[in-house]
Amino acid sequence: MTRASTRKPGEAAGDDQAAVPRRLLEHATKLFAKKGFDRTSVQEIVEAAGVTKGAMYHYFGSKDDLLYEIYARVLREQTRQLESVASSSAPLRERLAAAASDVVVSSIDNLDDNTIFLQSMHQLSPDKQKAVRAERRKYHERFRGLVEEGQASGEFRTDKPADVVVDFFFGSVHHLGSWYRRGGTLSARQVGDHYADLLLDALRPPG
Amino acid sequence: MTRASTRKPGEAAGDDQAAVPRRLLEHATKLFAKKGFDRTSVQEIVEAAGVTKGAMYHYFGSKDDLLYEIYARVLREQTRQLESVASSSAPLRERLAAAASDVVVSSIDNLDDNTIFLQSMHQLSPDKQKAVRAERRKYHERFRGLVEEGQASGEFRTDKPADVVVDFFFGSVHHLGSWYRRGGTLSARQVGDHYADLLLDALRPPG
DNA sequence: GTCGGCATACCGACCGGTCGGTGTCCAAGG
DNA sequence: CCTTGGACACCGACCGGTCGGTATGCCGAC
Repeated sequence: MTRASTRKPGEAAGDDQAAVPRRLLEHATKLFAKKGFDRTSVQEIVEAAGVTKGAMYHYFGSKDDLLYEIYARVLREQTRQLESVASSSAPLRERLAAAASDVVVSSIDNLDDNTIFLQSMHQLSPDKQKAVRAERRKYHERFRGLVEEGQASGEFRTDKPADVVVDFFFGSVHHLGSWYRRGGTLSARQVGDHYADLLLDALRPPG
Repeated sequence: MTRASTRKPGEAAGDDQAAVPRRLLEHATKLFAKKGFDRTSVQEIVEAAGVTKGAMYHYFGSKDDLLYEIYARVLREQTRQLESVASSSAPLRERLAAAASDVVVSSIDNLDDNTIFLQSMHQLSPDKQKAVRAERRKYHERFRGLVEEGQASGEFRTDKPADVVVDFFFGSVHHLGSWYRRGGTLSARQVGDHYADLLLDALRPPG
């Protein structure tokens, strides 16, 4: 009985004592990414997290909720990051390059969330799906703003619609999970810089 | 409730005489794209196709088989198309641009297959998944060959690994389904040409 | 008469979600 | 100090329903 009774759900040192909701989200993320949302039963998730179904339904309203929370967390973090980079005082090209490279790095750091986003988004309930899409859209619009800024100033080509360029780029980003492997020759940052270079160079005014 | 005639069950007008396997694949494709593989029951598929489960399991070994056939058909077609464009006698830049634009157009023409590919690939049985991946890989390698050809001749920049560029581009292509809408302002060919331009310009040697 | 081409009825497995119960902690009352 | 009560965190057996797959029967063609 040396178990110190950390009553409050706060972060303790041991991973065993991590808050139950956190553990659930963590293992759910891994399982969803590996097997897909529908193929992962609630039973599997709670077993992986070392709790029971009762615990899970105590903290989450449904299996959908679990998925939604995973999305919401990632979106919040990426939006925060973009906002901080985009509104700095650096020159535009640097801001865009940083934003592009950063989103690649963060996508690689959380490849699981990325995979889930791709494969399981449409399995959310329609209203939650709508909420996610709205948030995602805001993110894209912020990014597009940078491109448009460069088009207005003459730094970037104007013969390609900004939204096409943005969708072009984020398609690549979302698909990192289907080819990037951690043991490979390229670090996350290297890939990020490559991608940023490709984007910036594709935006050069035609010569 | 005995069906008097061996004929159609009400509607299914037009291609009523289309072969049963074809009808099954056709409707399965639509349903898989709309609701996802796991969320689509065999019952729904056979009802949409106007047949019964007995018929389906007469022609296909499993639900997985249906999905696999859909993949195989698309892959065969895309590979054939790429091969024909890539091996023509046109200048390299034109061949790459045509290949890039064509794959965009064909992806848009068959947005359903594209969506399925993205969302349901990992739900195939491991061996079938392996077969699909191998075929896909051959396709990418052929495309990469074009990029490497241009790098060797000095037409393209050499500071970006060819496989990174190829993954960059196909990420964008695979994600067309998540934003392209048919009623929009851009035709499939216009998007294809935009994408091809972006790729070619990103490949220009720096300077 | 038997064989391909289906239809129909049905099975066993499994899954998301529920619900009555249990242990623990804390605050208040005695 | 001890008791009490009840809020909170969690347990786990259970249920209604669905799904992929199968067993078997029917029917027209050869």
